[in-house]
Amino acid sequence: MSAMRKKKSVKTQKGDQTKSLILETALEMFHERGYEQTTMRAIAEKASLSLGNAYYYFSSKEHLIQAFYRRTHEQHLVAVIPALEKQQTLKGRLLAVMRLKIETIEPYYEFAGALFKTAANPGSPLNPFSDGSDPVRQQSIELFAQVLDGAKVRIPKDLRAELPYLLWVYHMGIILFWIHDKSPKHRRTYRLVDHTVDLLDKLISLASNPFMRPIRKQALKLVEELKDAAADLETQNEGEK
Amino acid sequence: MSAMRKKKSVKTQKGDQTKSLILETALEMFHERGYEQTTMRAIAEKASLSLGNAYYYFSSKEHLIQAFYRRTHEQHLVAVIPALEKQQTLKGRLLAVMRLKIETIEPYYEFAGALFKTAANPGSPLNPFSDGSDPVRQQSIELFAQVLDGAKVRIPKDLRAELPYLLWVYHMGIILFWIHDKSPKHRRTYRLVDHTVDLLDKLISLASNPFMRPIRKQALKLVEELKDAAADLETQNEGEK
DNA sequence: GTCTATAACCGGATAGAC
DNA sequence: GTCTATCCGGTTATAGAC
Repeated sequence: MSAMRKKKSVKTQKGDQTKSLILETALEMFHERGYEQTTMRAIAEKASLSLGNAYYYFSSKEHLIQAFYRRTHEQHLVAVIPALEKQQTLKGRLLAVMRLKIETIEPYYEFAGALFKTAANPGSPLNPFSDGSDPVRQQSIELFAQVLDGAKVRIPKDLRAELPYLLWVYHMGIILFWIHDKSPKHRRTYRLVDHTVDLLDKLISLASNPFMRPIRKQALKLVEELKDAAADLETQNEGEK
Repeated sequence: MSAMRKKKSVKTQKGDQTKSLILETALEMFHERGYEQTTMRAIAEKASLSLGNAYYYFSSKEHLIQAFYRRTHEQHLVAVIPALEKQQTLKGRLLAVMRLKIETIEPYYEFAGALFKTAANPGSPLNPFSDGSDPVRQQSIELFAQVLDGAKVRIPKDLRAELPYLLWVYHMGIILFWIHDKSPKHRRTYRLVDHTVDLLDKLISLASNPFMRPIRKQALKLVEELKDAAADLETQNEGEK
């Protein structure tokens, strides 16, 4: 059994090497020339492989994008954790997380557009909204839970439970804006983050007011409904992966 | 001069016929087999034309989609105008517009997904958010202004000015949901419409309260910012059309 | 100068041999 | 696990007909 494991491990090791070689090459080329401009043939050639071999490891060009999610999320975490220690207010913490997110993905601006094109596609297995079990997404939502945990604010339980997810959706919206943002140094995005975080902070306070309870309940019920619908999508997409 | 006009008009007439022949064939096939499954070659063949000829009239497959926007918008208008006459409340009017919208696009469900894939793409000339001058979009926003005009509600001027645009964005969101919605007869979408319209009605009342003025002002300023950003996109895309 | 057709290009994806 | 050969469909170049 030990021998078998060893043998298998050697095999996968070689596969893993090839796989990560393709991945590195692809990400590098995407970064340099953009997603559309980088052909699968060019990736294979630069990695000194055949086209068919590249497809053996990544069954479509889109699948190369999954790596982008994972990688940038990890980089974001590294930057965000120390930054959060310095911030006590919800506003300060949210601002730190959002600004660092944009800074993290900045180097990949040129091909980030491709990401959202596929992400918006209903049938795509890469749609980040439909795959609730995606570990990257779960960790990303978890990060927003931590943002709330460390902040000194009183938020009613019902709202508190949904907020991490809602903030994650908000953060996806900001990324969508950033992708479209052609202003110098993406100042517009940073301004938008400043303004929306300010507003969000006020809206969360407002929604936490006991006076708002009925309408808050109704809105949260709606959020539940939307999440349920998204979860069903996940089930449907399973066959296509 | 009269002769010249005649000559030209005869020529364009023929061109127009060919063009609409292609369009009809394409929409029909999209409807039957979906967007991806319908090849340009198949459209050309069914219309008894050469492939090159089809491209002479529609410079890309995406351009065939523009016709979809126009057509369904017109059909929606026809259905909606008499229905609005029966409704006096904002809630009733909004509900009528939204339900009829879904009913109008229902026959095209199979290929509506393709529409949003391209629409979400930043660079696409078909992006409905970036092209503020698109007449179909303007008329669509105008429709929501009429919904408000006929309703017996008091809404502060600042909010009233932005609401048609905001409702249009809301309606795009519902369409996006509908595209993903695989529930029988799209009941889920209709339920979502019911619930969101109910909530929107309450939120509009809430936001109209004098007590909410500061936060409303701030939120509306944000909306302005977003619209400005979208308008800039339009300028950038001009070269690509 | 308006229209139509044919052939080719290009790049994502697949089949099947080794 | 890797390759070669091929498919397939969107798109383009181009030649020539009306």
